[in-house]
Amino acid sequence: MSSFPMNERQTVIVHVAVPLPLDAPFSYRVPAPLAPAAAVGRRLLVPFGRRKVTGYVLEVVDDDGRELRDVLEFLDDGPLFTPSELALYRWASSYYLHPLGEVIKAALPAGINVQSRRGRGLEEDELTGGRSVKTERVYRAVAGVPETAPPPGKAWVLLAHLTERGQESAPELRRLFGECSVQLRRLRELGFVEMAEREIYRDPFRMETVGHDCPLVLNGRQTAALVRLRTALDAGRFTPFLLRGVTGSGKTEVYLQAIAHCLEQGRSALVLVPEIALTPQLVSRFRRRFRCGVAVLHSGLSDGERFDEWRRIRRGEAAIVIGARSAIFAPLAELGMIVVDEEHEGSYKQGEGFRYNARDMALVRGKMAGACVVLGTATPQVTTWHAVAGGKLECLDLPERVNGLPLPSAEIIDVRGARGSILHARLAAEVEENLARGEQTLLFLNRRGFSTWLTCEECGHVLRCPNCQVTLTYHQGRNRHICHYCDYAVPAPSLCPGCGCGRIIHLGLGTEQVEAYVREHFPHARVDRMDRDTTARRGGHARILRKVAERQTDILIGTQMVAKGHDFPGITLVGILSVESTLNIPDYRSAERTFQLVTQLIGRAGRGDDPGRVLIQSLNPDHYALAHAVAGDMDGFYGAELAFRQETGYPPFAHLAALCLSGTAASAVERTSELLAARLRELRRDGGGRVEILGPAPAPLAKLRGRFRRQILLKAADRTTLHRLVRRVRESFQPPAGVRLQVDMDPVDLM
DNA sequence: AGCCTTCACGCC
DNA sequence: GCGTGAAGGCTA
Repeated sequence: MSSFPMNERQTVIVHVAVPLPLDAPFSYRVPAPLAPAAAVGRRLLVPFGRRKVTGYVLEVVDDDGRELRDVLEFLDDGPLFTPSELALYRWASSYYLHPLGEVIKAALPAGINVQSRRGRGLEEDELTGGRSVKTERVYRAVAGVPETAPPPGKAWVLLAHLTERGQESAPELRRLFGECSVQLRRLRELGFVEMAEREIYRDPFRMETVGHDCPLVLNGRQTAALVRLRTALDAGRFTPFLLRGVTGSGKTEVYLQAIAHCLEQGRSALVLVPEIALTPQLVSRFRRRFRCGVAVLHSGLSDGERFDEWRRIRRGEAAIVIGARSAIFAPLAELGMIVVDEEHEGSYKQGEGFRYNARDMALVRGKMAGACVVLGTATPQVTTWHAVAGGKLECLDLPERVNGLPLPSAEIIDVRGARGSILHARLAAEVEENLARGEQTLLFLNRRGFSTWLTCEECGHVLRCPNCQVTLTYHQGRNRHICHYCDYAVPAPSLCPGCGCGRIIHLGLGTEQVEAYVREHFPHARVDRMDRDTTARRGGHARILRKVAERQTDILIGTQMVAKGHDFPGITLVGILSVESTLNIPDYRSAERTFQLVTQLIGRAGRGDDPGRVLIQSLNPDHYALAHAVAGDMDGFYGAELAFRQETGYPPFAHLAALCLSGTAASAVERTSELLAARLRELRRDGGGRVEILGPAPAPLAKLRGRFRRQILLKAADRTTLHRLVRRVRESFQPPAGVRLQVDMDPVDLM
């Protein structure tokens, strides 16, 4: 820290993080005229080799006369982050082993960063041309009558409107009168109207919020949870909770009332949701409940909208932020409470670039801010449950549904030996019966499209993505074969592309095919489908949900999407068509995921006083994840799963890290992974200790989105050892040009 | 020779 | 990440 306030003539030195894959900060001299602007959190422009790059001030220190290059310019009006936010960035950078500059860049709203422009001779405007304040044009009628008469026609209508209203914005005029810039320009030239620029916020939620939502009366368990949260908030210390509540147990109301208490204390609140695009109801409920500003941050916003929401938060105009994972960096001051809703969701993890987990960071940020952190879910992660058992988290239970209904009955249908039928006779009969009673059915399959792959019965040719090497999924609606990783698509062939014969067959069931099957077998039913293909357009979710709510849909077919967050109040029968597609994903958490999915789907059933039924078609009817989910036996499942994890050495009994290599040249990635593995073994030998090195596997390289990838998985009993090894390898191993090394700490996705 | 691609290096 | 400059290879 330097001495403030400083003499204006004095120069200072700033330590700067640049958003590049470099670990060390760089120092620059701030020339005297710029010195007053030097402060932690400021964005600036510095010379970097032959380039100019943006950087972030980490520290301001006294000039010690070292030979340094000069800062070129400070950007923005003031700092973009506070020292306490910097502390969070530093923690993330060191924990996730990712360069600080890139962490800061990821934490700040997209669009404010101006990346380097090549070479010399660049214009000043170019550099400051990043996303900034948005303005709109406002037209105003000029008082007093100019000498000429106003032009007739559209211009006259515009002038009359402006005279009546006093002033109007350009977009509004365009909305009312159509394209009218020519006329406006003419009116300005003639002196009838004048124009001004006005600073505006882009409003990401156009939906008007009507009415006011009042706190609901809580049941006994909700009250107990709320009382506990209030006590913790009053204590003003970091306190982490698991709020475990079955679907429909009223978790949201507990959040709302706890947050109300937090706001009364003058503190702010952050609510993380797995995918905000899917939860507009939640946002509107918050907006109706709280009159203070509610800001929204998620990837669906344009850069400009996001920047505006970020500025509102920074200026203290919004005390509540609802957002997806990146909102963990929302610039809220005086943070009192962080809610992580559906904490078990995998989407809290960022899987590319700066690989962080917002659910984990919520605990860290909460600790730094002295806030309460509430992890809410019906089906906690196994690791979360283990933390509860170890006394690290306090568990608040909401075991009852608000409506008092018992949970639906669930049953497994053994489909072994009944290959080929999409709906087992048993399930088909139940659907028929449910239709006859005028009740609604949900059929779940975790795979969109018509069929997963196309093959030739003559030559065995299979259609694959040239970028990703995965099979192309056939989409009947578009009559194309599409890659689900990179969206590569080819028109559906009628003859085998390998041998030209006509004997091509579709294998692997998808929701489109289920829909076709259901329409054929239940011709009188009103059928709808909800997956990424039918909800791609804006408002797609709402349309399907409304039809279900208004009982215009008898049978809804859906993917993952239907299990997450949405309420389907009328569904009395749920059919899970092939639980194997989740159970057999090559990931050590597949059993956990299956248990969570089935439990969540069971929670979706029931209407009025009918608790509903759930039928699960399975080839593994005795699997423990299914058995415990069907029995509603949480403790049984967690017990079994923890035993399995302990036996196999997976979290929470071991820590994992993956070193991910990627590049466009297969041979370079291959060679680098061998070198990296050798270096790892070397490091482990001299003092690394008990870290298990898995890989590189002698398998073909995985190829995704045109990049070849390989990862080396590391397992260790304690995190410190693992961290030390990864840190050392990253310091001493420079991947060759064209290959990128990224670290993925702890919650690892196996490929 | 001239020109192009490949690769190790360093950036305050 | 990206610009640099040295090294090797191909055409004339």
